[in-house]
Amino acid sequence: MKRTHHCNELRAAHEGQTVTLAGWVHSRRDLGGVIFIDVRDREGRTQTVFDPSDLPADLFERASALRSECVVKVVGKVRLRPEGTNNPKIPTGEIEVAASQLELLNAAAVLPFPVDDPEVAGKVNEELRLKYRYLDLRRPEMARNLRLRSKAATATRLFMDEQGFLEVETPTLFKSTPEGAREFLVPSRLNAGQFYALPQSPQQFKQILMVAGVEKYFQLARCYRDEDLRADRQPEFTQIDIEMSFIEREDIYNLIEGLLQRIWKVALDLDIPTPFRRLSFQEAIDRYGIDKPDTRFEMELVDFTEEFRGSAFKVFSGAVANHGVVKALNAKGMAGVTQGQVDAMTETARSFGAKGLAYIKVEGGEWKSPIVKFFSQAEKDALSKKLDVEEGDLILFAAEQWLTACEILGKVRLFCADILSSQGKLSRAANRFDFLWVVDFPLLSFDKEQNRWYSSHHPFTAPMAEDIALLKTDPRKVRGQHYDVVVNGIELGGGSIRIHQPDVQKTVFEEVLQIPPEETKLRFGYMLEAFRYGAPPHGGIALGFDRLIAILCGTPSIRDVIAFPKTAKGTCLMTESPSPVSPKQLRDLHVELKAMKR
RNA sequence: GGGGACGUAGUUCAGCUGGUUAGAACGCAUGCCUGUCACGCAUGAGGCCGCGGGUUCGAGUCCCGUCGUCCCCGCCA
Repeated sequence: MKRTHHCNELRAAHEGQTVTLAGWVHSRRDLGGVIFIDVRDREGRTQTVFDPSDLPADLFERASALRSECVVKVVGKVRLRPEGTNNPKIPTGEIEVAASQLELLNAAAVLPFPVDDPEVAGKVNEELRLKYRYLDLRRPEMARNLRLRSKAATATRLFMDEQGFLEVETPTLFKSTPEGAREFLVPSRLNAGQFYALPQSPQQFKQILMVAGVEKYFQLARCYRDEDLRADRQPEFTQIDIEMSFIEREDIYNLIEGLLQRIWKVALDLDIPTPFRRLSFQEAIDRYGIDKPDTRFEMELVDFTEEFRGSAFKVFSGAVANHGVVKALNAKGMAGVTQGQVDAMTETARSFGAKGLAYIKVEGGEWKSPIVKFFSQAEKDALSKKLDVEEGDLILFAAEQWLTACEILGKVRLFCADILSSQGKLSRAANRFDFLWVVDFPLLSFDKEQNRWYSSHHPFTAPMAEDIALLKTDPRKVRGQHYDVVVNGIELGGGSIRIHQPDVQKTVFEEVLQIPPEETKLRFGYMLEAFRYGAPPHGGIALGFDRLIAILCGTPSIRDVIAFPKTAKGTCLMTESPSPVSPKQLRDLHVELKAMKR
């Protein structure tokens, strides 16, 4: 080994020992007579001292020539720092290493951006950080993220093993299944004109593994989706993918609660309470206006449909007459809202098809609003009571069809929470994690444009047993055995109990989703075939691993927890991929390029 | 596919209503400095103002286009 200790290891107890450290020159303080070099490695940093009075001249010369991020090996004796020169900011701050030997393992050119100062480095343009990712990852903040990710992955594997799961790898060269997300295609050299697709998830393989009798499967699976990127979406990402046989929904809830509890304990030393609360889809929408509610704060949606059924304010009573609802929320302490903020909220409402956004500011003991003059005393009393209206409040309304009204106010609720947070009027503590299950999703949604039903989750999701009969008569009412796990308003993952009866699956494909039998056979034939030979009842879930790590690390972007992420246009700035390929490569793959627009 | 923000020194930014030689801090180079840890002090180098076009006597600044990064909508069964 080139070193005896790492750079976060030496303490007062090591005094007098001769040690060898290796690492990067984190910072150098040349006082003319004496030089301090902080040597940094993965674990931390240690101050080394070069004192000319007991060093050969050439060694001192070489020490003074060192610059930031040179790689060095330093041999020296550990000693306590002189009285009053301890550095309480670092764990090795009580000691220093009096250097007697110095070896420059590798010089470093002047850096494109600083890695030693978290203040500055944290603000550096992300473009530059991605281009020089290896420098970015040297920063302690990024190194910590990588370490946390590794810990969480290991905790997952240990836990799943303890629970009797087998980690099984599935192919990444898969078959194109033109459902759902757009796929990345891989041309086959050996089969001219044919293509593999990279899997959006191992969904079908994991169900087949249940037919194969694996019973308990898991995998940290790489998945690929050729869709537009976001802060929380990359074209390749990792899922904790799980499938189990002979289970019910409760078994999944139990398992995942245990897994998340373990991960949070190992990664953050936090004990998260279980079981998680359960919220039906209906209730989530009704109270929070979204199927992944942030329940760290209240500001719930309140229904006023009955109160305004006969209102003189036609916008409200008209909406009710049209089978809609009137909902409101109270943004406490937001009466001082700016016109710009109101405009932004109104724009949100409009994007959902609303004509506008009604509101009341409660200021100076008055209800300030263009609509309040239409309200009866009874209506005002009802608002006051059910919304607990006080001085300084802002009341916002939506009068639309139920789902639309709820979704509008759901967006407005989050918008208001952000504003109140920035004003310090609402706290969402960094170490608070509100986990919950959202359940009883509708199995199907209706596509107005294509005039057909499609699966809310995926076509293998089992209907609730008591709703199977409704499949052919009233599809809208069929609830799926689907569940999402949500934390702090972020969808962490979701899954379902699957259909294991071939006849029910056939009904869903052919009669509900209206997929022609020959197409079903082409796409899912092997799966339906497999299910004929004794498929156990089964179900599973997938958790977004990158998102999970981002939550643990407290960062909004999963790029911060992926070693080498892609930009919003799906490129890698370090390797400059994607890139053109040679004509020969294309010929081998039987691929011809169309002339590119110039 | 659509909307928005940004692009000036190696880095982070300032640059007013279009007007002389484009500034600051940090970094870098050189020198001084024996207890610093954001070391200090002095001197200095460093700019295709993303790129292309236009308006103008004159453009970092205004207009159009384009490229890149980020955020959002659509999309993500």
